[in-house]
Amino acid sequence: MKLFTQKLLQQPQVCFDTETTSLDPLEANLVGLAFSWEAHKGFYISLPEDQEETSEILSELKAFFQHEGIEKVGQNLKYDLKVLHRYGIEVKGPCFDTMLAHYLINPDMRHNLSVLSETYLNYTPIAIETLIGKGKQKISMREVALDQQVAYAVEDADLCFQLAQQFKTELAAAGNESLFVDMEAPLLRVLAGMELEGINLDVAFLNELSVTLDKDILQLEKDIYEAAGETFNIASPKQLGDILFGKMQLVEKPKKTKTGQYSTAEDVLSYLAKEHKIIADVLAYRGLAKLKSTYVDALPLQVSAQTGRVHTDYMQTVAATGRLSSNNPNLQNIPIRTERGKQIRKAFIPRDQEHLLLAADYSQIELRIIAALSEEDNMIAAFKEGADIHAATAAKVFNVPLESVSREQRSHAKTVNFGIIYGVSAFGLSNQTDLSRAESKALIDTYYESYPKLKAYMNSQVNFARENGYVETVLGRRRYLKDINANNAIVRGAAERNAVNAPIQGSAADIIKLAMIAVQKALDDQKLRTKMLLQVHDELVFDVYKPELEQVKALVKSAMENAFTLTVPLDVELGVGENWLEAH
DNA sequence: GAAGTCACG
DNA sequence: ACGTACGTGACTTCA
Repeated sequence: MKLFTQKLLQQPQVCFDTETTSLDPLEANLVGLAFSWEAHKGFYISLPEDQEETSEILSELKAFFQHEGIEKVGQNLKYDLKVLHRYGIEVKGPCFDTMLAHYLINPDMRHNLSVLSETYLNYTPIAIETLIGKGKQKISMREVALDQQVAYAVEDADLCFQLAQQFKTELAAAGNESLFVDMEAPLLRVLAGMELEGINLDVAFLNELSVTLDKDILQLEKDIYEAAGETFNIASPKQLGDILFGKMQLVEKPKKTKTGQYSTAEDVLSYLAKEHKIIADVLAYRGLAKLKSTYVDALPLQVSAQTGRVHTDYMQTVAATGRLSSNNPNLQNIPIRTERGKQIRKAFIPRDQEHLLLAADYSQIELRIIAALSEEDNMIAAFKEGADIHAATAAKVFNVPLESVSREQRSHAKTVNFGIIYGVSAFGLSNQTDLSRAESKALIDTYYESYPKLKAYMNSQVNFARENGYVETVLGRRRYLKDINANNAIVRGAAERNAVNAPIQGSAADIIKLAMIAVQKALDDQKLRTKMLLQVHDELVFDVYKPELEQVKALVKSAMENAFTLTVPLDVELGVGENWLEAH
């Protein structure tokens, strides 16, 4: 063991891979460790079931894992870091994660090791199912014969090591080394820390909510069955459509889905809700049922038995634009828009009486980015003055003084401002507002006349994509758009909207990622007890140790606003409270 | 496992 | 004349 560690310490770069008993890092026990630092070669250390013995063996490897000078190569290193953390090992030194590297090389592809091996090494690795089976028959890696463990684990480490060499070349070719080294790789550690920390959930409060929701759901159910003249499954779109549009014939020409069913989607039903009480009831039922099943009843089941807290898993290689995603549970789509939904936010609370939740939101970051990138002076000026951007837009497009902009005008301007980022059409806008197609078209035309450089910028992005096959963010994160020159106008249109949207959404993602790294560094440097817990695209949430509140507020605001310099200032709004709703 | 729906930014 | 706003994840139904 000593000799092996000595050997490891002589390498500039080592790939390692953990074999464990669970995909959940908080539950996973180590079964073995594979290493490779030379193509086609590797080693496997089998670890005993006795956790104390395993810890002793690991302590012999600490010098390697904690060595700042040795690059650690791996596939999805966030997982391995989290597992090793539970054994008291903090992995140090640069991380080269092949999954992350490939995400930068081509974000729209998949990034699992078998796909990567097949694509880049022309080799299909042993599938894990051949060892542990799948579904009900699945066994633990611990029960797999040692020779099979070795073959599988060493192969993975070897392939990963080989892929790393290729990906370094590819990253350099695209000019994405810094994006990897200075952003995605450091972020992996930040995310691991946030996930291990988890957030406190008021389960008793959610259980009370569940009871009151249930009462209201049952009442709505009763009313719906009465109006329908029969009982049926309201949650079945098929049955619901047959009742509303087949049996009751509430409209003459019901909209259908692509499979020929009656559509019962929200935007279809909400048109009819005023005329038919049953439809209003169905919408209310759906809303409450969604809250109950997806959040109120599901979240308490996600509280870890190990920590008593909720630990999401941030996916760093899923969203094609560079955003994170969150799952098991998804903490990036907790309700906030409706009154009933807001109640759920109250269940996210500080870790104890000595802490408060702090929420820090970028204000209008995507609009600021499009203003800066397009160099649209009218919009830039509005942001520099700290104006209400939607009101300022309304004043321009409706040609009225700022102070006489009506609520309705502001609301329409807001819809267009958001729509622009997505590449809205007159049809889309008229669907989102009470405006007709013609009114929508006029509004969009006036919008571009008011902000002429915006339109020029959007065209330039499409042209760039046509010529280069990709678009990029402020930090050079690429998204390839293979359909940008397609003959099919629908397919091409979608690619053109992506050409505009991806750099905007992706640049916002770049900026908050830089901010997260800066904030974490500041928290570490200043040796604070405050923890960063959540990221929701343009928002960060913290468990703040009360005595640190003023220091942390200043630090977070400054780190976020200065994460990246645009020709438009970035603005961060802070909120503090006894729960996530209050912190908004 | 696909389809439909709906929660968020 | 065409179809129609970007990016996600989770739940339920149903074949």
